[in-house]
Amino acid sequence: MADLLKALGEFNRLSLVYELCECAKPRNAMCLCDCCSVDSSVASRHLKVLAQEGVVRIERKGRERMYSLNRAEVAARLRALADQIEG
Amino acid sequence: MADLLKALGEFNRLSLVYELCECAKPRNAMCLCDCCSVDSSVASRHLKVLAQEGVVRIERKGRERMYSLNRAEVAARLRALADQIEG
DNA sequence: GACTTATTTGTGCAAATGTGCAACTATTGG
DNA sequence: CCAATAGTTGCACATTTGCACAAATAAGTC
Repeated sequence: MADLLKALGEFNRLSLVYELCECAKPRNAMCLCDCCSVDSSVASRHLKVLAQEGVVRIERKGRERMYSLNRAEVAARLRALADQIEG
Repeated sequence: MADLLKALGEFNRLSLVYELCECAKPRNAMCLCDCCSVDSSVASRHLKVLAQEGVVRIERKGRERMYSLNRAEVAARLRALADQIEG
């Protein structure tokens, strides 16, 4: 759980998540890269971290990689923590 | 929000939160220090971070400081994020 | 195959972070 | 006042982290 929170607890990574929140369809890395003003290599690494924690899902589409949010799963994990904390 | 997640996204800090989850009554720092096996100074710093993010509340009791979890507030913030992510 | 585009990876660096120890500051109790 | 206890802070150190740039990989297009 700490790893998930750490993944979400970085400003640019959370920005990527918020950006994906607004997208009904998967987005490629170049598009996502624009929302946080960092190099594409940096966005790539951030997205990799998010993928490792199951926050985003990657779908290969030719030479592009389309990212989308694992909405239900992430929401469920956050709610589980909230429930545990509320006791 | 990123700051809250960052505060929770560190192993020992999350351990402190879990420990406080189990406590019906406020606990002092020495007691909490035992749950994660670190120096008392480290626990002090972690608790300070958690307090700054509103995760825990401090109550002075003589020479001790009693910590308790802001259960409702933290749970609400996590659920708000979950709602936003689920869209 | 050569070229273009999208993305990842290697590298180096500066800043942030977690840690333990020792010294310091309360605050209580004798 | 003095000793003991609880907690904080300064310091040094090791590790991690985020970043940019350049090079490498991958895949479509001509």
